[in-house]
Amino acid sequence: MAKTLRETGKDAVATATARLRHAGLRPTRQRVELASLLFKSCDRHVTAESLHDEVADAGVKVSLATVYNTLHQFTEAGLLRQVIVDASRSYFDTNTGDHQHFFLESEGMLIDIPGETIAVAGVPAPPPGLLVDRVDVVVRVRRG
Amino acid sequence: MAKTLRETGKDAVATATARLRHAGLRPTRQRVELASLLFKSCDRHVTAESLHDEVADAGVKVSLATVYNTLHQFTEAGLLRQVIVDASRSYFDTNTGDHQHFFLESEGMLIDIPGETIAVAGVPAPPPGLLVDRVDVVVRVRRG
DNA sequence: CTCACAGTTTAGAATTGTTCTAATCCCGTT
DNA sequence: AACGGGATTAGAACAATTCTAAACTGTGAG
Repeated sequence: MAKTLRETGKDAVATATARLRHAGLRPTRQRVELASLLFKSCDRHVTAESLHDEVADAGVKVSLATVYNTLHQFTEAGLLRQVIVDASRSYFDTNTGDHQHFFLESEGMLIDIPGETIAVAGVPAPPPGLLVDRVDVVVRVRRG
Repeated sequence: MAKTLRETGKDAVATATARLRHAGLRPTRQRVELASLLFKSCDRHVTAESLHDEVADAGVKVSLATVYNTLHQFTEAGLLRQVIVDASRSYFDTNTGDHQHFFLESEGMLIDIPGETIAVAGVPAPPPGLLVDRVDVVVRVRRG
């Protein structure tokens, strides 16, 4: 049986609302709903589609456009991080800290690798006029 | 003035044809044309669109569908490597050896980093049942 | 050298993921 | 309760890519 926010996560709502306010985002019904789902457990990896399905399964109607808007706003606000590993889908990661990923392409599955685990040495200075923004490591894995 | 293959690169054609045969691909006019462009100079990074434009500028008509087909066939044959750095475009790299990339998103520019330059240490064992396929490093840079 | 066929190419339609638009809605303030 | 500007929405629009079915072309057999 699907339950509304009010029935299930009173504190989740409070937390989400606070988080949104803190990020300078108006805590609308949709944003609170999505934030509650995203930040309930940690280290989640979602696509717009998957989150849209999830929120629908929770019995709440949020348009796909809003899911896209929200994912981007959350990302800009530093609440999410976009992970680019697949040419055809965008993933968003609730873990915004320094870390890397395993990626199982066949199933679209991402697994976090803590930031301290992997060390990247020898990154050369970028060409003149360019600054390093971030170093991403993707460990592509397959069944086998 | 646009020139045909026959006028410009006699040996380029021979090389491309041999390379295609060796890869088990029938050396059709289109594939030879594309291979000649791709492998004329080394370390090129193209998108389907850019390669399609380039071949058109060379005065040869190859459909966009064929460019896509060919890029994928070349990739499967190990002649190219697909580089995933941007959510909206696929890049193909003529350098199939072990190496990494700088990526300047604002201009869609990729720059190779030789394989020996960067060392990635501490990659953990993947979860049971999974094997490491490849470790990709993308150094995201920006103007500044 | 020619034929025939399997593999290729092609134009255009279709798909997919994402963004845009313009109308409606609702959060926070008054 | 009313207002105003941001937020949401359905649906159209878009861009990159893939599919489809028909036309074409290397290549090996004869």
